[in-house]
Formats: sequence, C-alpha cells, structure tokens
Amino acid sequence: LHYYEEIGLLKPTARTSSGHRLYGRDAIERLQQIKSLQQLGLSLAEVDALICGQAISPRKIVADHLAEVRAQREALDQLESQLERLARLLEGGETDDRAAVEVFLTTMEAMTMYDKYLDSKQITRINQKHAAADAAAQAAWNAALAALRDELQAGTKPTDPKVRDLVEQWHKAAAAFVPDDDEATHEGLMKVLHEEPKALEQHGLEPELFAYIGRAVDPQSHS
Amino acid sequence: LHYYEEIGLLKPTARTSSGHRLYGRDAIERLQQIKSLQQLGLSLAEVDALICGQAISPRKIVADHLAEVRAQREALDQLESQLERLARLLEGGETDDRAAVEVFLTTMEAMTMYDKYLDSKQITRINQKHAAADAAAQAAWNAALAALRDELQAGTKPTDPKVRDLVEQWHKAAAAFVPDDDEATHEGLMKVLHEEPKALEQHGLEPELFAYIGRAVDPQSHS
DNA sequence: TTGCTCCTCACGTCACGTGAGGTGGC
DNA sequence: TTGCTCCTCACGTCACGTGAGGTGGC
Repeated sequence: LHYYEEIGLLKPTARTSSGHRLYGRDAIERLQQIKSLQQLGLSLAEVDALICGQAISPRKIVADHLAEVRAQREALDQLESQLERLARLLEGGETDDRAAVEVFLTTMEAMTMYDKYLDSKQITRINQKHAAADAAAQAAWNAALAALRDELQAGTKPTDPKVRDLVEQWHKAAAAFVPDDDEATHEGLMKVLHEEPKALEQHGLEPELFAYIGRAVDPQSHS
Repeated sequence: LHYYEEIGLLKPTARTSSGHRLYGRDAIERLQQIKSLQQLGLSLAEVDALICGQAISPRKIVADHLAEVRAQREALDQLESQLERLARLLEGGETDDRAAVEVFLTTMEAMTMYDKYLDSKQITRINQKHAAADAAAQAAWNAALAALRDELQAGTKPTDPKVRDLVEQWHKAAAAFVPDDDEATHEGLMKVLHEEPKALEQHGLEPELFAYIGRAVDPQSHS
C-alpha cells in the first residue's frame, strides 16, 4: 500500500498530525479498482495508464492481455504434459535419491533429444505404445540384439542371411514399441538414432552394432 | 552465464591468461542440464539442489512442481475466460478512449460484484441468456420499470393490484434474461441486488424503486 | 592502428516483504 | 508505564539485462 503511494498510484485522503495515513471512501474505491485490474494480470504500469486517464484504449489493453494470457496458458499446458510424462517415467524407478537423480538427468536428456526430432503428439503416441508393450516384446528385442552382437563379434558379414534374419526379428520386436501407421514418426526416430549416440546408448545399442544393422539393411551405406 | 558462475552453478573449465572463460564439454553438458531443468519451471535453487547432489528426491520435486503448474494453469484458465468475458462486454462499446475507460472500470466493478455472489458457471449461463435476449425483452423490462416508477411517484400503495400486476410483468420480462431452472442463480442475483446498491444502479433501478417492488411482492418486508 | 570480443563492477528490473529503529495514542 | 499500531528508511528477492569503462588478440 505504501508502495502504491511511492509510485503515485494511490494517495491517502489525509494524514493525522502524527503522520498516520487516512484513507477515505474514494481512496478505497480506487484501491479496489487497482486490485481488480491487477487480478486481470495487468502490471501496475498498465493500471496506472488506465486509471490516471492516459487515454489508452482499454479494448486494446484487454485484447493484448488476452493474447498474452492465452500464450502463457498454452505454454503451461505443454509444460504440464511434459511434467506428467516425466513423472510417469520416474514412477517405477529408483528409490535411492542419488541414483534417482542420475536417472532423472538421463531421462531429461532423452526427452530433450526426442523433442528435437519429434513433436508432442508423436511422442505421446510412442509412449502409449511403449506402455502397452508387454515383457515378451522387450525380451524379443533384447534377444535379437544379443544375437546380433554375437554375430558382429564372430565377424559374420552383415549381408549374411543369418544376420538379415536376426535383423528381421529385431524389426518385428521394435514394431511393438513404435506406432506403425506414421511414416514421420519412423523417420524421426531413425534420425534420433543416427545423430544422437546417447540415444542409442539408452536403448542398449552400441554405435558399432547400429552401424552393423544399418549395413545389413542397406549394404551401400558407408557409415 | 556469468550469473550461474556467481551463484556457484557452473564454473568455466579454465581461463585464458587474459581472463577469458573457457567452457569444456563437461561444462556444456552441465549447462544443457541446467537449461532443461529450468525449462521445466524449476528455480535455479532447485536446479542447484538436484545437480549438486544434495540428494533430494527428484520424484518429489517433479510431483510438487506438477501440482504447482497445474494450479497455475487452472488460474490462467480462469483468467482467460474472465478476460474473454470482459472483451465481449467491451466489444460494442465506446470508441472514445476516455469514455471507454469509464465503461471499462464500471464493467470491472460489476464483474467483481457478481463474482462475490455467483460462481463462474452461473455467470456464463446468465451471459448466454442475456446475449440471446432480444430488444423486445429489453423494452418490456424498461416499460414495466417506468410504469412502476410512475406508480411510486403517484403514491400508489405497493399492495395495489395495479402495482402487483406491473411487478408481474416485470418478472416476466426479467425471465428473458435469467436462467429459470436454477434456484441458486436466482438467490445469488437477489442477494446482489439487495446488498450492492451499485448493482441496482447499473440495471437502471433506484433503491427506492427496488424496495417498493419488494413490498409489493412481500408486504411484511421492512426494508 | 582499428574493430572486435571479452572482462569486471555496479545498478536497474517488478511488486512488494522484512527487518531496524523510532514514535504517537490508549 | 505497557503494549499496540503506525511511521520512515533501507535492503533483499529472482534471474538476469544493460550500461560504463577497460583490456587482450587479430
């Protein structure tokens, strides 16, 4: 209240001889106006412009503010769903706090990585599919990768039918985790895996193994 | 970036002989972590607690923040609809800025008054009904009030059948503006009119006229 | 020599909140 | 005399941004 006086918004109606502030009806009404306008999210500078009769169009101020509030709310909407996503990912995790922080930071990193290549709808769909996938699908994925790793270490050529067969199995296992009706999602995921080595790591894939699979699918590829 | 250093969040990996800061891979990774956590809406103090390994449960932090963000978003939702309401009310109004400010402040005042007695759903319904009402309904309302005002000035007793008949007409006109299927809305509106003289004024009713109508409806009332 | 970036230090932002130290009215 | 509220003045908040004035590297 003293602050409003300092910036010239609200003057006490009078002062007692000892200096105490006295507020009359008019001052109280003005205070209520100020508070109402503030509740709309207007800054005190804007409130001042309106109340002190700077002849500014209130329609414009309200419209501008509405646009701003809409933008903020949309940002908060997005933030909310991101936090929900994060909360779900952390749900079953570590109970030890130090380890949990590790997981947390890694998860965050993964999320920002995926956000670079996929939009929020695509990510939501991937998460849904991922949550719906059962343990068997996970096991199949791991088994295919382990077998491929063995072939890589044994020096089997990527063009070998055995390898191609394993890659085929791996693809089938992957299909349980990824929506299969959207080409853009597929492309985005492949981009992540190609350009972010850390993303490979988080899925239990070494870059060498990924390159090996790549050569099995497309023998012309050089990477 | 200098600020992060000041509060001890991020140290440059090294300095050149002339004092220029050099940031290595590790510092950049840390910076990305900081930025990610900030984007989630965490304060730098919380980021510091997480990153510097104060062993704080990230699940709790995320859950707390999610609750906070939800509350903020709900507040913004409400603010948004309030601003929309205000924008609609100002839509057809004054083009002169100074007069518009008057209307604006009066409208604001009315809105805060109604908000004290009715919840947002009730207000939305009233506004819908109000917007749907045609000019004839408005004319009927005005005519009934004008006739009642004449009877009051002529000294007709409120118990007179003529007056009761006019009050009946006024009630019918009012029904065009107010949802008729919710008792609570009715009660709230009556409370506003009884306790806020300014609300009466905004509807073109003097307190004396309102009291006169009150006596016509309920002769026992003393006010 | 001329720009250029980087340095440090300090102050401003926004709407208050919180003391420190003092005084008037009951 | 004892609490109580009110006064003024000044500094803190949060995450920087923006100068002022200076210096190193090309």
